[in-house]
Amino acid sequence: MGSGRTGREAPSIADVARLAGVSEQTVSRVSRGSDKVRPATRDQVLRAMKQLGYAPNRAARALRSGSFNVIGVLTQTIQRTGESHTASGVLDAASRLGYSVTLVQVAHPETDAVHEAVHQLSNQAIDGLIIVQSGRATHTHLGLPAGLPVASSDSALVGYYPSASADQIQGVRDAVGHLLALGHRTVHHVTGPHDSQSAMVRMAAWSRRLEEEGIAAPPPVSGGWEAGDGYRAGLELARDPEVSAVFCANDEVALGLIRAMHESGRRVPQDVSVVGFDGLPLAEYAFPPLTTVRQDFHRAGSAMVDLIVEQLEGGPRDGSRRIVIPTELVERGSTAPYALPR
Amino acid sequence: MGSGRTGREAPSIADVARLAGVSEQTVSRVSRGSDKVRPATRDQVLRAMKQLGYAPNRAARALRSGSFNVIGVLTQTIQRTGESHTASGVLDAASRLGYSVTLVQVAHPETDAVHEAVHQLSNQAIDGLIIVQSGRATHTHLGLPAGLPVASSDSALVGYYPSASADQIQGVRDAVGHLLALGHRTVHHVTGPHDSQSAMVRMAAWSRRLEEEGIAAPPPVSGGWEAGDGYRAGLELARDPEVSAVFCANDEVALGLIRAMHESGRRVPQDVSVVGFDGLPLAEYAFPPLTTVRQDFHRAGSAMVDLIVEQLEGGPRDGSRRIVIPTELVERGSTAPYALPR
DNA sequence: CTGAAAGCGCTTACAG
DNA sequence: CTGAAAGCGCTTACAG
Repeated sequence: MGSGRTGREAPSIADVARLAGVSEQTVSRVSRGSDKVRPATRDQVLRAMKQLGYAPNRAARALRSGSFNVIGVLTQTIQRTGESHTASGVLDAASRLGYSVTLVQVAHPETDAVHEAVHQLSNQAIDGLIIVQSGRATHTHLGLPAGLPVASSDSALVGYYPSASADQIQGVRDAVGHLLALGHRTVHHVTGPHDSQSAMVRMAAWSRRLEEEGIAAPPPVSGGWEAGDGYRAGLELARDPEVSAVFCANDEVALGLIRAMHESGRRVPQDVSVVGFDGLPLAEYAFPPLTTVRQDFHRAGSAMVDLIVEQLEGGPRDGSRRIVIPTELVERGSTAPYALPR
Repeated sequence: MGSGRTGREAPSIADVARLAGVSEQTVSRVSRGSDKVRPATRDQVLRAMKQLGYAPNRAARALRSGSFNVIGVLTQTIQRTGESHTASGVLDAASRLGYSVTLVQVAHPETDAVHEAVHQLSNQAIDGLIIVQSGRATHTHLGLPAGLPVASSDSALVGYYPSASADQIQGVRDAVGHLLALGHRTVHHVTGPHDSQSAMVRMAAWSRRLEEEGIAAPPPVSGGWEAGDGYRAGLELARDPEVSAVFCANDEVALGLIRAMHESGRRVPQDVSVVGFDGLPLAEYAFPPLTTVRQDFHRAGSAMVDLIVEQLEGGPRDGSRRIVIPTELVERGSTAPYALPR
């Protein structure tokens, strides 16, 4: 597989040592930026490095030291907003700390596929693993090597590994509470996919919040994560004149639902109020601008890097270590006070 | 930086050799899946590997063989649709071919930042580099090591390295042609950012297409890549009753512009037809559904992996090697025949 | 088809 | 503060 790079031979630590007139040992010390090296010696070495264009061979370093300075990231599809924004946070934080990031995408992470991907990743090639989304793969499917630092933002894995994720329950409570405060008698819900733990958490929080108010939750409408799912659900809900407020599993669904409402002649927000979840940048420019619960994916990503580093330094490795990131209700034009059906 | 992984010692090739009763050499052969090994011997080795949970140490392999089986990917922000979809294509193709992917994000890739990122990446840590977006960094800023296989999808780099990217010019021609065919007397344009080569290509193709028809291009409106840019441009264009058709630099801009039109009391598509570019999934569920030019980012990503492999096998390394990916005009509800201003 | 020897470029103890 | 020696786990010629 590939014949390697042709062209100039990379200078080695020996070349630098020779040019600087010191031992390889000393070059190594300077290269790691550590320890006590006499300033004059250090300058000499630095100059030699620069002149030769020296850069340490990462393979050799990893082989010897046992640490790669690489963090692995497991996603389901980087194409999805939440995952790409989270990955972006991982990337930024990792690079700030001098880690490289190896990204893996496993579209259908049921069993074997994830297992193999993780196995491949963890072959002494990463110092820690961040699981952004593990799909249907559970804790046991993953079969992670013992001793590998792990951090996760997938709801299904919270409790098994250190985690950093949005306070979804509070977010949902805010969304439903907002609609109730506007005078709506009840709030309908379009769910995410049934095999998503996160979708289930949102659904449960929605019905619980209604029950606290003494309202029996209406039957939820099955959706998904995509606009098309929201559109189909919207066509269905538009037929029921009693529907005045809908909380959607995410923004894409909300946007699809709004279009279905428009097409069905139900005005948003005059006839139907709609709230999304996630806080997509585009949602602000929807028509009408979407009221939603913003979650800070980027921050979750960088927090997971911190969790990995924490473990590398001897910190806790179990699921009790949780970073919960607050969500924010963003009130925009898609919600309005309840008005009697026309 | 990190004390390495604690816990079980990973089995080495020597452990497998001992258990299987063969030489390390033979284990290596089986592990690489290559060469001639007697089936019985292979089975024995495979069984020992499985029993021990052996996986080759990638650092050692890389150090010895000089090839990492890693492809580096340079992006500006993985949060953006085009970049994340392209990265997804890279990831899928790379994993199919047994390569890992190291992703780097350089938000402001003017000069030093990219240079350093690339330098860090290319320290014998990657077998090839894929440049999805290099921002304002030019060919010379990058300072890539000679001999490193490179592939790019950034318009600013096409011609310098082997490239895979959408046929933007044809896409723009189709978009403008579509509006003209609907009877519009002219087509206005909201541009992307001025420092984007790709935005400039789209603008040039738009004005050229109009000129072919003997129409003098109206002054373009400065935009960006985001919905907010389109919104501001839309507010401006809505004031001019002569504006009946707008081609936007991308879908986000088009969506923002449509909202501005709605708010200004100009109906889309009855009063103003709008066309976007890219083919975001969400655009299909906009109100009205957005007519756009779809480009296949995922395919560009996987094509770039092919270009890297091609170079690793001795293929061409210069900018004359180009893979041009066709675009597709998707006609939806945001465009309609020209009607005289009300 | 299989094996014994050398070495990839570093870092890790261990001296001084 | 600096250096000489050993070895991380593989693969690459070279034999047989």
